[in-house]
Amino acid sequence: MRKLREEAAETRRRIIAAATTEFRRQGIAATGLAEVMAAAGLTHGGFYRHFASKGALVAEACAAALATVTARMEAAAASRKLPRKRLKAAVERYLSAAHRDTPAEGGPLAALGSELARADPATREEATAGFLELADIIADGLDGVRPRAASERSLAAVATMVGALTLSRIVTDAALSDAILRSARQQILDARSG
Amino acid sequence: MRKLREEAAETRRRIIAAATTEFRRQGIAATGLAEVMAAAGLTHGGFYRHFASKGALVAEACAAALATVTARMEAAAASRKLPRKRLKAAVERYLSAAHRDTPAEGGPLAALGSELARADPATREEATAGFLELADIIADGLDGVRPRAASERSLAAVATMVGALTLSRIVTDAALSDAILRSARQQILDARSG
DNA sequence: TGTACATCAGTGAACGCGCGTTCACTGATGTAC
DNA sequence: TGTACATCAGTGAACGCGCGTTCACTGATGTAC
Repeated sequence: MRKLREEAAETRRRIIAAATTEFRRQGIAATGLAEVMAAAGLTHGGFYRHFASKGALVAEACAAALATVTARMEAAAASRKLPRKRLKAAVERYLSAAHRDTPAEGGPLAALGSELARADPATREEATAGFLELADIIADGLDGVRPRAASERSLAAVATMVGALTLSRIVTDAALSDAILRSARQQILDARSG
Repeated sequence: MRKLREEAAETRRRIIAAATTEFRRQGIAATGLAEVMAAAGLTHGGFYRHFASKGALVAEACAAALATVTARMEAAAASRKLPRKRLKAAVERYLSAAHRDTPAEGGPLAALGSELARADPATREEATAGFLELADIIADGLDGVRPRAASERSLAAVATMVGALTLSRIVTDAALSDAILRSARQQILDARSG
């Protein structure tokens, strides 16, 4: 039952989409390929027609998830004109309760961070590229700071965002979880033109 | 071949010690109990004489690793008298290349962060307690800030530390990895009395 | 345009393997008399 | 203090299960003539 070439390409996209969700929801190691394939509406046997290994899927899923999140952040930033308002919109979107509560649709650096540190080079390279894109979006909002300094500072800002989102999901106290997000937003936005 | 009661307690400690290392080195899901037991010099069958489940071991290992790291941070802070020097010593110790390069001996929030967000409540409660201890150490070094504000700010500072350490391990570019740590140190230390 | 054959996306069974957990067994330690 | 028995830490085999990966097979699509 061979499929149309374009249908096959669509299937491939569906597998990646299912993987981005399942990996972020349960973690990479804890998610089986059969589970991903089932989420894509397929049986597990067909997986290797599309990917060389689980690792290859991880790399593509990571890239796809990062692309979605950076696009979302850019969209949030683009809704404002002033650089500092752009920064505020992007940061508040990332460090929101909604983002915290929907890890399966959110940033993979926070949802998969500690697993990405142990992933294969291809995956880590995708993660690195995505991280740098996020940093650029933040750097663009740091007005009153020379470009070189803005780039440097944006690294810490993204680290704060990723760390805060991760910790807000670990912590068992809801008020503390909110406080972590609030404190992180404040730290980034207060330092923006210092 | 029953052992002395104190020997059994020592065995239990050895299992936890092995688990703290193996979990941080390979991740929780990717580490088998047989592996942990072998690292402790035992066979896997005896595991359930000491713990009710893998989850129970995870909680204890997480607590043990956090206790070690907070003690280390406190020791670093205690080496100085002035609050801001204490803060500097602790932060520089955490955000060091040495810490980045030895995840198996370092902070579990960075080494296991995204997995801890999905761990059972007991583990997350241990992680929460450890996080708050770290935050207290940082808050103590924020002089010129009222206690309430210092507590609030310390949350973002720890988020920055955890995020930066995690990202510095993901990134494939060594210079960028160093830059992340440097930028994070700067952000925390510059804001200390702002 | 029509026919014959090669391609290959997807299925479902199977591969060997390691997982968390259980269990019968061992023998030295702890305990009761 | 000495003896008889219960306890239980640790071993190693086994449980059912799901893992990543492979493979023979299917049948519709693509291609060559």
